[in-house]
This record gives sequence, structure tokens and C-alpha cells, in this order.
Amino acid sequence: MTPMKKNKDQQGEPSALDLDRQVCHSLYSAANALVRAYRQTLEKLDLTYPQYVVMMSLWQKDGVSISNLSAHTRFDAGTLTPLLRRLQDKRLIDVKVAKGDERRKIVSVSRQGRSLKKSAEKVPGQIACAVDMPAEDALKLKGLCETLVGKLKR
Amino acid sequence: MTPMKKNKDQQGEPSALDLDRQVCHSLYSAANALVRAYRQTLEKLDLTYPQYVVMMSLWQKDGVSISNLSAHTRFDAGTLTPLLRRLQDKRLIDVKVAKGDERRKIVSVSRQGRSLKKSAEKVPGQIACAVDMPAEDALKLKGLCETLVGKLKR
DNA sequence: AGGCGTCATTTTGCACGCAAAGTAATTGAC
DNA sequence: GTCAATTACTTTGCGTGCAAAATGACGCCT
Repeated sequence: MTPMKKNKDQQGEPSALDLDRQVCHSLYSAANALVRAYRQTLEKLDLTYPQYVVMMSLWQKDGVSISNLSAHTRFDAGTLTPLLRRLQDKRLIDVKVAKGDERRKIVSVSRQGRSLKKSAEKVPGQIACAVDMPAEDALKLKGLCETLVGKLKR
Repeated sequence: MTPMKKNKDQQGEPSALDLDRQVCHSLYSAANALVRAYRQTLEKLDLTYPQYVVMMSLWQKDGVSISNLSAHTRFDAGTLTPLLRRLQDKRLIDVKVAKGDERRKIVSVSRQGRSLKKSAEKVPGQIACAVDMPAEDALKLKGLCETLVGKLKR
């Protein structure tokens, strides 16, 4: 019955445009899911995920310019400017004009920012726990992502 | 000389908070880099990456409700509402209230939306070319991302 | 010294991403 | 049948992410 029905909801022939076979969509979804997972953990620290990334970068090495920070975090300058303003409003960082080159600004962790690090130490463990991925897979994933970032360098 | 110098730019002992060993940061960077790569390709179609994802979902199966679309694309409803309005403004989709349940809306691809599909067929190839990743790695990456999404289901 | 190109950062404008609150229609309990 | 809970979607508010334009400082060339 219903011979030659024009199958409107096709799902007909598989296409390169099928969402379910797109690596990019998986990657995009995973990144969003991850940020969502961080949100719960980080709200105790009153940080967003990008702010947390910037703080990690500064905890590792501070007294850096915005362009240094941009290179290390891979956030562009136009993203960093307002983000740093918010971290400054929270008294987590200090920003001062570099002596010798007034274009440059030097960002460093404040006293409060340094004390926040202690609470932040627990974050990676909590996320690792929520994600629950074998170390080997995590490394593989990281490697593939880094390769991808490398290929897509602007 | 400079004995016992308080090493201010430490990089001292490695920490779990070091940016460079965080899988999440790599994933986040990769997703952003991908969207950036898509931007150039997609601007010819006057689509953003999320809009392209929605169109792919609809090309695959249309006549769906917003919550169906939300499940398939993994975008939340609050993201979809304005996004669909923009696709509607571009005359790529039609949205109508479902008969029998006036809360629900049914989204389908318009004539123009269907004709756009032909141009979009070229997109996956162009991205694949820019990314230049062996199929095996791509599959592995997709698998790991899907696992992660699964673990982090809300 | 004056001027011009370059560099670091900021601003602007637009589109998400998402939690939370709001609205309207439907269902379910009684 | 009525009314409260639920469901589907919209709205609001805030923080990115980024291209492009604007701003201000530096540095070199002559």
C-alpha cells in the first residue's frame, strides 16, 4: 500500500550533511557540555570557565602583558579586555601600564587572587570525577584537539 | 649570585592547574578554532555555525517541533528561539503552530532552504580539507567527544 | 624633529549558550 | 468539570567569541 509515497521526512539516503556523522558537531557539543559542567563547580568560586582559564594562566605565570595572556589562553584580545575588567572588579588581579611602553599593560594576580588558588586546586579533581574518562583516553583526546588547533592556526 | 631569589614568575612545581596539561582547555580551543574555520566557509551561505547545524538537522528531518530540534542539535530552547527567528528572516524555514497542540511549533525547510542545501553540500569537504585529519583519528575524536557528552548529560 | 607605518589594546556590533523567570496551553488528579 | 501541576516555548540578563574599526603609543626613516 501507499506505493511510491513521496517520503517527506526522508532520512532517505545518508548524506555528508547528516548531523550524526559530523565530528565537528560532537566536538562542539562536548565543549559546551564541559563548560556547563564547570559552571556548577566554578560558581562556588564566582568564576566563569574563561575567567578560570585566565586565572590558571596567571597562577602559572603572572606579570604578563595582555598579548602574552592571549597567546597562552588562546582568547583574543577583544575577549580579554572585558573579561579582565571583571576579574579586576572582583579584586582577583591587578592591571597596570607597563613602564617603558605605555601601550602595554601588565596583569598580575592580587593577594585575593592568590588565595583563591587554594580553593581552585580542587576543581580539576571534581571535573575529572564528573567526566570519568580513563587517563589514556583523555590524553588521546587532548592530543587530537591540539593537532586540530595546530592545523587551524589562523 | 642572587641566592634564594624569590622566583616571582614561578612556573615552579607543576600543578594540576597548569593550563597546558588540561584536556578541557584543548577541547575548548579546538571547538573555537573549528567555529572560526567554519565562519569563512559559511559566510558565503550567510549562515553561522549554529544556524548551519540547525539547517543540517532540518535537511535530514523536518516538520519537527522545537524540542525535537533541541534534542537533535543539542541546543537549548532559549538558544533556538532567536536562532530560528533569524533563519525565518532569511526565508530559509517556515514555522507554524502545531494543530492539536497550540503550544508546539512545527519547523520545516522552505523552498529557499531546500535550494541552499545544494551549496551546503560542499561545506563538509572544505572543512575536512582545512582540518586535514586522517579518517581514523577523526572517528576516534568523535567517539571520545560522544563519550564525554554522554557522561555529562544533564 | 616630523611623519608614517606598526603595535597593543579597546570599542562596537552581532550571535550564541544558558540559567532563570515568564507565558500560555494541556494534562492530570480528584 | 475544576484547578493545580506540567509542558512547550519565549524572554531576560549576563558573559563570552570574534571580526572590524577606533585609539593611542612606539619606532624608524629621512
